[in-house]
Amino acid sequence: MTKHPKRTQADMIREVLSDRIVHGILRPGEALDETSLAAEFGVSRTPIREALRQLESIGLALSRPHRGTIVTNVGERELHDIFRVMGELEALCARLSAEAMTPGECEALSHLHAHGAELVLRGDVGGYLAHNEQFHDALYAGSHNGFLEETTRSVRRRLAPFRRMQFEALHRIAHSQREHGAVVAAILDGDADRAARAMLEHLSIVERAVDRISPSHRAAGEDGADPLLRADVG
Amino acid sequence: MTKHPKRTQADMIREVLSDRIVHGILRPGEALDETSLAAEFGVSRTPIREALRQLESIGLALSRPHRGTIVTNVGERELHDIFRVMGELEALCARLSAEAMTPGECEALSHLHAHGAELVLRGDVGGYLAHNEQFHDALYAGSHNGFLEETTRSVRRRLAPFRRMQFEALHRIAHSQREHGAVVAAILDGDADRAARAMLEHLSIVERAVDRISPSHRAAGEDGADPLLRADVG
DNA sequence: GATGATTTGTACGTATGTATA
DNA sequence: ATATACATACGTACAAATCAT
Repeated sequence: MTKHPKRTQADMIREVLSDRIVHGILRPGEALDETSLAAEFGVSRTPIREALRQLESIGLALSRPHRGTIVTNVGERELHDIFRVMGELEALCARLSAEAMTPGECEALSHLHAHGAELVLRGDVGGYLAHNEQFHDALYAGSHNGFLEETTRSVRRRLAPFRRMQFEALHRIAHSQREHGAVVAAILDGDADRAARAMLEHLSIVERAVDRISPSHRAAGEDGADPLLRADVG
Repeated sequence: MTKHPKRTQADMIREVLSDRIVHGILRPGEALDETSLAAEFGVSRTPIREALRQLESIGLALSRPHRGTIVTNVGERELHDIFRVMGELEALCARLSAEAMTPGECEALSHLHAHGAELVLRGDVGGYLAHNEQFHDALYAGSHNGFLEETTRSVRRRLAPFRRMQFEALHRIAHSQREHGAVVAAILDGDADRAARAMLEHLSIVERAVDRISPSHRAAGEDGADPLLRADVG
């Protein structure tokens, strides 16, 4: 039997809505109407409300009293602010990874990085996007700091709706892989400062390279690029 | 007319419960029973549930499906993890403050710091505790990064239930003031690296100096030190 | 600026899942 | 292990606030 990790309806609904937001199916600024959602999911408004509160807690939604809930919409200024903080958090992950990774984790990281190289050679952009997530997740875990891991992942997810793959992605992933290489090398050397610097550098390049999705209050009907392809190479 | 900033009952109840947790009236591990709270506040369980979800979103409470909600209780290990992240966030605040503070803010910071010196001379421990909060808040704001400000304040609040004023507080505040001085000097010099290092140093000293409140599943009846005096000098 | 439509906030009752005897 | 008790999760109904006209 399929035993779901999340058991309450609110949890499952939150998961669905979270994915929709992260993948751009629900766009920033878009309204999250309790009644409509209740109808769509075939439940009462109660679990919907719970889910919306949870989304708010992740930073993916914003609700004001008696005014409803909308998908979080941030301007250029705050977007830059968030990038700055995420850079620092990821840099700290890299630093701690350099200090604390076990030999086993180091080897796993090497293999992971090598796999990324293959994907670049094959020009498998989609595969590299998935690999990229794995790579960063490996560093979060490698920090051996559960709170840092959780916090960094949360900020990354919060940033997702506002980043998307740039056009010349094939070109970009080669750069990304090279930057990852600098981080990996520093970690394997146990050079914490260099690892942190390399990661900060990587992230700041990512910020410049990423296409910002302009804040939009338009309805979901708008299509634009295929939402399933929206992602970034960071 | 007293126009409250938060309007819904859930918001007000969250505020009350949040204060109780931060001030140690509700201890880590303690159960937050919906029915009892509903009776105490004279409302139905619905707004209570909303408030508990909001507390969970701040990280002050933890609820598991069908098992109820308790005040967040973290072990030594995770406490250290959170301290590490907070140190880095505050250091970033100091760094950005050194880069971005306006002349007006610099002057205000100087005055604030001078005020702290007076409090130390007078031996006003309680006053210094309040001053300390103001000092750190000033640096959060001085970073001119709204997301960083919000994030750092959130982590600090989350840490509050597990820190308390040490016995030799009078001795400690003198040290704290001196450490603040190093940060202020670096900021006024516009030396971002030095400001960040000084703040990181300050925070790591704070972590060592602070009395950890041992995780407790005991009921609230336990008194211990006066909850209203629980605070830390950081 | 007042009124009506719509949406959120709250109360209360029922069902379901967890823990204890 | 089964059953009982109890707290939470969900559904429904109503009240209150916002916005649109």
